[in-house]
Amino acid sequence: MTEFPSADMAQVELVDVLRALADPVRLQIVGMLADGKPYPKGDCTMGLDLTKSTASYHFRTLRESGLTRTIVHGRTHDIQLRRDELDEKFPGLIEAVLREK
Amino acid sequence: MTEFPSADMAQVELVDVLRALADPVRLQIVGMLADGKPYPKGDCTMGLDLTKSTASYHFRTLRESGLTRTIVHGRTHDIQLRRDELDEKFPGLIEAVLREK
DNA sequence: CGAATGGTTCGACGGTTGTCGAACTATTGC
DNA sequence: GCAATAGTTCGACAACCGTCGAACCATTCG
Repeated sequence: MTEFPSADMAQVELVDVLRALADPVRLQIVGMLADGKPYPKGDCTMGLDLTKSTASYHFRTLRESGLTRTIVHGRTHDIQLRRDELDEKFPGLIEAVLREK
Repeated sequence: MTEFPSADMAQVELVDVLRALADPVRLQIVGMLADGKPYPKGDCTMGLDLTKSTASYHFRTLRESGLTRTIVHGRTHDIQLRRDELDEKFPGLIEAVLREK
């Protein structure tokens, strides 16, 4: 079984989180994950006109930056905003970014 | 006299602000401007190992993104974080970004 | 005026980013 | 086992980014 290791939050850098957020597609995806619950990746890209490979690239970017975690569920993957950990490390940041919607 | 027009805050996009913040040099500069007071550009890049042209590039990026305004003072330029306007448009964002220091 | 100071602009450059299609992996269900 | 489904990985590509030096512009000051 393939693994999708989450980034170690202790060494996540603000500038990298900001870079991950600084893209229209990823910002949109993060917006869909606002409530902190896990969603199938397929659902997250509905309405966004992306190829599978491009979507996969953005999911990887989000995960590696520390913004999301991936939960493998059979052949579908759920993705979840790491809300609690992010709020602890960067208080107010996610809330401020999500307010815009 | 050369002009340095500030971006129209009404049409500043969150994603562009995030992009401007998503660079170590610019994040550092913004950190120095935290109190919202104007500072000479020269002071902002002290300690950062940058050429004049690179510094100028980052200042332009910050200004065009809407993060800063430039005030020409003789042959020196003061730069100022547009704190109030940013707080109104993106509540909590700047505070969250600056907390990290 | 002429020299020094503080910045900008331009062109070039290498590295990174976002996108794609094609091939591949893994899991489900018939 | 086999086909379908959900997603990843790889290589290629164009566009963009951050950096630099050189030339330039504007202002102060002797």
